[in-house]
Amino acid sequence: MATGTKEQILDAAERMFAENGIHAVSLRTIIAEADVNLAAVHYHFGSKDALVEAVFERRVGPVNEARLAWLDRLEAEWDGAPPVEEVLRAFLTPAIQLAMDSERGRTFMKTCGRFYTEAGDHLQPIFDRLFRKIIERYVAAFRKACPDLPAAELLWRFHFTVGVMVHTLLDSEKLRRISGGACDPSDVEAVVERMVNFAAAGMKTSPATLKHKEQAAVEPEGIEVGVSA
Amino acid sequence: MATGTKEQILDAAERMFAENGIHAVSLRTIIAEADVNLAAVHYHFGSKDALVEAVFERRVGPVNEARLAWLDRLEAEWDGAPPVEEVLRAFLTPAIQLAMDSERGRTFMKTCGRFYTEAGDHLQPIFDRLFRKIIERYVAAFRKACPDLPAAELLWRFHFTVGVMVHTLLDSEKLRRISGGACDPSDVEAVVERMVNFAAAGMKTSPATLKHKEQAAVEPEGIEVGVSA
DNA sequence: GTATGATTAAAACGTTCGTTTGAATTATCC
DNA sequence: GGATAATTCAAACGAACGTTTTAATCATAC
Repeated sequence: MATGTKEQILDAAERMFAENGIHAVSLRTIIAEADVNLAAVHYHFGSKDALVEAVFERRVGPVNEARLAWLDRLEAEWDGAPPVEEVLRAFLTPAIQLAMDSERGRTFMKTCGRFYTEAGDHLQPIFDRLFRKIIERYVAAFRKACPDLPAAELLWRFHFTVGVMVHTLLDSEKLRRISGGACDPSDVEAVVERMVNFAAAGMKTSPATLKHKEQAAVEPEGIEVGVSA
Repeated sequence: MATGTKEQILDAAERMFAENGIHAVSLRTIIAEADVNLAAVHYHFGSKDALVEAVFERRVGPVNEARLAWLDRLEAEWDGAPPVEEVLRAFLTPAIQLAMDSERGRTFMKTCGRFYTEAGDHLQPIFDRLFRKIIERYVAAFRKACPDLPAAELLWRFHFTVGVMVHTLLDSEKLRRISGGACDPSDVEAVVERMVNFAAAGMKTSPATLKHKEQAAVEPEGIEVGVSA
């Protein structure tokens, strides 16, 4: 399960964060779960904040690398412009797949959702660093897959898709309860396909014609994505 | 701004929760913001947990009543089976509309998102009580709007839609930053239309044919929704 | 085996937390 | 206007927090 003290702490913290949220978990709870000494946390990480970062980075790095590699493969295969379903699958699968292998993965995805919503000021730069390239590459890929979509509309839909993903990662047990067991969040492959199906339809639908103002306020083209600046 | 001590506390708590999360905010921070005495919290509410509940219930009650009333109107108008776009609009608008009137509304929607993701064990029964009827009624409405959809698939898509909503309420400022200002989360009417557009497409698309197991495991019809039991 | 550096252990640090207390203040009613 | 209740206040409570310190233990090389 755990080779060294450092990994023991990371594992325990990951587990506790997922269950109770970040701010709600104390170091003493973590070290009790990890069966190590309290001072070991500060010896290995320096502070609780640094531990939080370490927990996050340990798993999110590989996921995002997988996302980029998958997109590379896709663009090679589809001559630079893979269809939106494929792009969605490439984006969603690595994150959800982490939830597949062992229960530890599923635990972390909940932790990841915690980070995403609980993230205070100090996690913001880390987020930017870890997701900058992902956003850049995938926005570009979605652009090519949906060339007729206004730039702002496309970003909104990407945003919605992230919402679908985050909420599914974070709160699908509630769905299991509500459905009386008919919806099974642990069948990851099926969940991904449902999400791809749902999001692809949303991505491909023609933009709503707002029957009032604002329509003109959103430039139909040439909007800089910002993250690339 | 504030008539009595009780409302002052509720307002301040709502504001602080939205900005920093629930667990991260102390009573002393709240009472400083509210400019009242520390003991007033326990005098008026009894405990911090009870205050958290009060903050939540004060606004979520009216929103859900509006959702039900809207659905009533729709079903009267459409002979019991309004189209999916209308159902989505009825579900999404009251929540998002709260974000429209004054900045206080927008503040609470972030708080609401916090509740939704940070909610510990003790908030669960409150959630169930407040959302039971909403889920019942809207699932039934979606059923009628999408009669060809397998029951489990429909619940998943409802779940995805909630994810779109929650994420939009909670984290749209990030989108504004990423888009360099091109995406404006404060134009609520436009945001709702985008969400309705996106979610309706996802709702209406034909179910993905999973090219492996599990397809048969999900009963196509007659699945009890659980919450109604 | 002994010296050296890495790691762990136990204890205490000062701070802040949610909560409680008891007196002071304010409002309400006869 | 004095009695009674409702509300506010300042102060303190014990507990738990993140962090630091100091000593003990362990591994590794000479």
